Amino acid sequence: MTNPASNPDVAPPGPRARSTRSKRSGSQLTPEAIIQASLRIAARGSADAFTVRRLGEELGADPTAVYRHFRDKDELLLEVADRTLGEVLDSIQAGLGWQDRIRALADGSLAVALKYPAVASAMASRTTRRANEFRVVELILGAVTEAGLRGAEAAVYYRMVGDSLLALVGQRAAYLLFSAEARAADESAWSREYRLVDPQAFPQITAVAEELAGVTQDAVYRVRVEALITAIEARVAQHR
Amino acid sequence: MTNPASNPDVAPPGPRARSTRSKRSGSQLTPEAIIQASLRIAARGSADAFTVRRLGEELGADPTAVYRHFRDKDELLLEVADRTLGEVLDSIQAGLGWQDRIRALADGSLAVALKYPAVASAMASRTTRRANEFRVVELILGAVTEAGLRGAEAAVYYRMVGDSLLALVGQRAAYLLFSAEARAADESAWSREYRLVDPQAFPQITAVAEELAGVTQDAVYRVRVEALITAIEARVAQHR
DNA sequence: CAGTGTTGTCAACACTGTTGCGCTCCGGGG
DNA sequence: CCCCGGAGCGCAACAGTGTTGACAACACTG
Repeated sequence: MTNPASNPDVAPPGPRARSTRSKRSGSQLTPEAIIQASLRIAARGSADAFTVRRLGEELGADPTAVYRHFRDKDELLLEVADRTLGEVLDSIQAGLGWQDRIRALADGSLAVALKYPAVASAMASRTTRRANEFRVVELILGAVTEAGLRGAEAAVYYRMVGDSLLALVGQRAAYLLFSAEARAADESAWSREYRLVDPQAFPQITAVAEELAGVTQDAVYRVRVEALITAIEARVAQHR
Repeated sequence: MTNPASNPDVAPPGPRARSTRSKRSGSQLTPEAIIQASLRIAARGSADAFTVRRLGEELGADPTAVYRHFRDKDELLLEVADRTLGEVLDSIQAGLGWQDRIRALADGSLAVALKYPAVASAMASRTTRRANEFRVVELILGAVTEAGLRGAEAAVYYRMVGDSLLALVGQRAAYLLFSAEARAADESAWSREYRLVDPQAFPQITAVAEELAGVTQDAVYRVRVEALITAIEARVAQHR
């Protein structure tokens, strides 16, 4: 009744001659394969990259088959995010002082977040509660402890660093996911509209309109990371 | 395209354009009414509160009627977000030092974000490019200038404060939108799973497991806000 | 060999934002 | 005065999203 063959064959995995036959021998779909496919499509960078149906395409299987291995998309997302956390941890070399460990964590997180923007954006307000997250917690706690904080204070400052880094890289990832025109509108805000503002009502903006246009995301990123370190140092110094 | 009424005129709610009356006699749908309805349903707090269809319900009209007044949902969202920014600004009293102005901005932003979580969560990585946002920029720029930063440095530190506050408040709002079970799983991570971790592999976590469970969101919030102020102070001190 | 549980497929459901068609009704030009 | 052009709105529908239940084919176990 409703149009049959509603799929104009965007990318069907070939005629069904193979479909019934390909079920052979155990399961060709494993949690690991699904996670790897998720990472691949998340690395493509487009905003709508990480959908269940696209995941099915990437796997060459029916999209709903994923639900045989993960309760829902959120559980898969957490697992995938934990893998990306692993990538971050692997990029951090040993033997660094606590400040450089935090810097390395931030740099690695940013790099991975820009590599898998769909994942990083979705995780900006989440915790994975999985293996690699514990390693990150251990890393940050070690840093603040080495800096000189103890007990409850170490716990609070760990959260400050962790939450701030998550938010920071999440923002950058979300920005990357914006459509081209949305990003252009954003750029124009900084580079054009601030120069056209009423000097009477907005003297501060007028005074630095030129410099506002010249601010780069990297400069903001660096200042935000250093702010975390400075906050720890200031708290430690206050103890003496 | 660009609405001429969007120029940064400090327009009180009194619409001088009586010409809107000439459209129709009966009680009609006006942009203002739509924005107010959006604020009402956003204040209900549930995650799926702010949908076009619910907005139609709230207005007692067909959902698609909204599209006669706003190009799409995103444009409406930006307008609504600008209203909430207005609420934040109105909550800041005059005559404060620059540190307290930033604290007041943070406190006001948090309060409003928790009042309209759906809006704050959606705006965590956005800019409105509307009237009230310019006022916020002016406020932060005034603070960092009063602190002693000039030119490009003032611009970068404004972005640091603005982006950080947006992210901070957005995280809190997003947490509020989580389902009850998702939040419970999150709580249990901090309060239970950290005590069950392997002491050999995670000595730092084991050492402060108890304190990790006791960290409150408010404590983290305060530390994060103070970190912004400390970062500015440290940069200023470095200048001498 | 029969039975049982796993795993992929398919159709369908409940949502979301959004668009095109048609109706109604007001305001202004003749 | 009338007509008519257009704006505001309702309705149906479309292309998406995540997710579920029924069914079929396979592997493994008794």
